[in-house]
Parts: sequence; C-alpha cells; structure tokens
Amino acid sequence: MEILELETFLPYRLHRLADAVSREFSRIYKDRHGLTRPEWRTLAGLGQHGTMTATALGEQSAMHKTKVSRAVAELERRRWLTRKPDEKDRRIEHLTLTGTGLAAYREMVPLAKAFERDLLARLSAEERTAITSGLAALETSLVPSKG
Amino acid sequence: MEILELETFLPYRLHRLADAVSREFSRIYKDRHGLTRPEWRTLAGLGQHGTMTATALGEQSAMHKTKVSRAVAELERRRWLTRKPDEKDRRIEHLTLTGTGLAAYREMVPLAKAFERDLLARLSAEERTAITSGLAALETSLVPSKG
DNA sequence: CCAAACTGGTTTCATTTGTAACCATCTAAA
DNA sequence: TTTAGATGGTTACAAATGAAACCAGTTTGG
Repeated sequence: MEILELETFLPYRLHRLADAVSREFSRIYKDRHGLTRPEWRTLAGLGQHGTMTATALGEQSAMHKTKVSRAVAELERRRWLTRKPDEKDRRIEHLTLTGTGLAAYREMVPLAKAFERDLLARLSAEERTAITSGLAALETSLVPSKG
Repeated sequence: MEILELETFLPYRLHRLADAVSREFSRIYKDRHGLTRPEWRTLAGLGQHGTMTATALGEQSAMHKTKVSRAVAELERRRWLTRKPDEKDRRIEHLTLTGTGLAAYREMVPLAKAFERDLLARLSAEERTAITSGLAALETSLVPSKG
C-alpha cells in the first residue's frame, strides 16, 4: 500500500518551518508592542514605502483586505498612522506613519534584521545559498505576483 | 534611515510561500472531502502509522492538542476512525482508521504525491536540490524535534 | 445623461484558533 | 497509603480569521 511520509512532504515541511520561524519572530512585535502579525506587516509596509493605500498594503504583504482594514484601524487607534483622503478619488485613503509609528518601526527594523541574520548564521554558506535560491525558484513558480 | 525590505525578509517569504502552497494543496482535502487541515493531517498520520495516540499525532504533525482533539472528534463523527482505550493506562486512546477512513486516505495519497511532483517539476534539478537541502538545513537548526 | 458594473474599504457573521482552565488518571515521594 | 504533581485529553472563552454582504464613490457603455 502506498503511504505518504508527512515529515518529508513539501507542503507540510514548508508550513511547519514558516510557522516555527514566524512564532519566533513574533516575539519582536508581539511581546514588545502587542502587535498582531497583520499590524506588524502594515507597519513594515508603511515604514518601507512612506505612504500607501490599504489596497497597496494588501498586495505588498499578501494580506486579505479585511486584515488590512482591521490592522489599519488598530494602528490608527494607537495613533501610529494617519489617513489622508485622496484629492481626486474620494474612496482612497493615503496612510502614513506618525512620529510614534515611525519610532516604533525604527526600533524594530534592526531587531528584525538581527533575527534574520542570526537565523542564517546557523547555516553554512552553501546552505544559505540553497535556501535563498530554492525559495526564489518556488516563488517564481507559485506566488501570483511573481508568476 | 534603515529600512526593511519585506519582500526579501525570510520570515515573510517563508510564510507567504507556505501559505500559497498550502492553499493550493488544500483543494485536495477540502474541496473533495470537506476536511480541514488538522483533519487532513490526522488522517495522514494515522494512514502512515496505523495506530497512534492523540499526543503522538500532535507531535508528528506539529499540531496543538486542541486541534488534534477537535480533528479526531470530527473524524470519529464521520466514522473515519475509532478509539480504543489503552489496557494499562486509561487516559490513553489508540486511534485507528476505519475502512472508510483508510479508503479516503488511499484515494488522497496519490493526489498528494502528484501535487508535490508537479510542484517540483516546475523547477530545475539544481533548484530542487536547493530547496530540499535548504529547507533541511533550516529545519535542523530550528524545528524543536529536529534540533 | 443614466444605469450597470466596478473599485476601495468596512462590517457582519460564522468558523477556526489558542490560552487557560478543567477532569480523569497515573506516578512518585513521604 | 496518601498526597502533590505530572500527563492524556476535552471544554469554555475570547480573539483572529475569511467569505460575503455592504456602502460610497467612480467608470463605462448606451
């Protein structure tokens, strides 16, 4: 009889690994600032791009628009971002981090980079190349925007 | 000012990729049989090992015990598995697939394997090696059981 | 000009999830 | 023994999530 070895099954491996990494990384935004992942990604998107619409945020960070909507509402409640209606199209809002939001972002960026660095530091140079190019290959073949 | 490029940030990339793969793969168990992911993993664990306890299932498939508990309850309701109390330790239940459960498992295994094969077929031989060994390297450095 | 279709974003509702509390049983130490 | 603590598993509760309905504003075709 044909069996499937779950431990070596690619979808399962990917998910378990992403989960473990995510859980570890979440300390940086959850423990320190009580952010959820959608909120962290929103912060990261705005920190990176300056000003974005909710739709753009959703595309950049692969989040459902309801997640974006809720994350934006919460960051606004904290006064970490502000909304500015578009002049031409009144459906659109331009989102920007406030000083407080930007300060939190600036504090977290080095921690995030250090986290990634430490993660990769446990691998050999060849292993680092392997994971980087392997992921890239799967991405181009799978993630819509990278199709 | 130091910024973080989300698109190339390892935790984000891993999560987005795992999510995309998972979503694709879920067709096989969700669309065809209306299973959730925990239910699918439970089925896969029992199909692979024959008989397991709930705790063992949780360890093998990296699921929280409440997920396991609920998945087992649902599969039992469908009569896809049965529980047999342990002779020595009455806290423990041994779980086994019924004929129906096994039939569903047998039907899904080739589909799962084909899914994985097709996924990898889009990559070159080097890329396949890269992703496989890259993931393995990260796993051993991160996933508890592989530590 | 006007209705139909579309788009940006929010809200509602049902489902899924994690945490913590819980029950029952077992183990170990006094 | 007895009792404190561990362990297998379930349940209650609150929070996070996705699908679909929704509102407002905009575009398109007739």
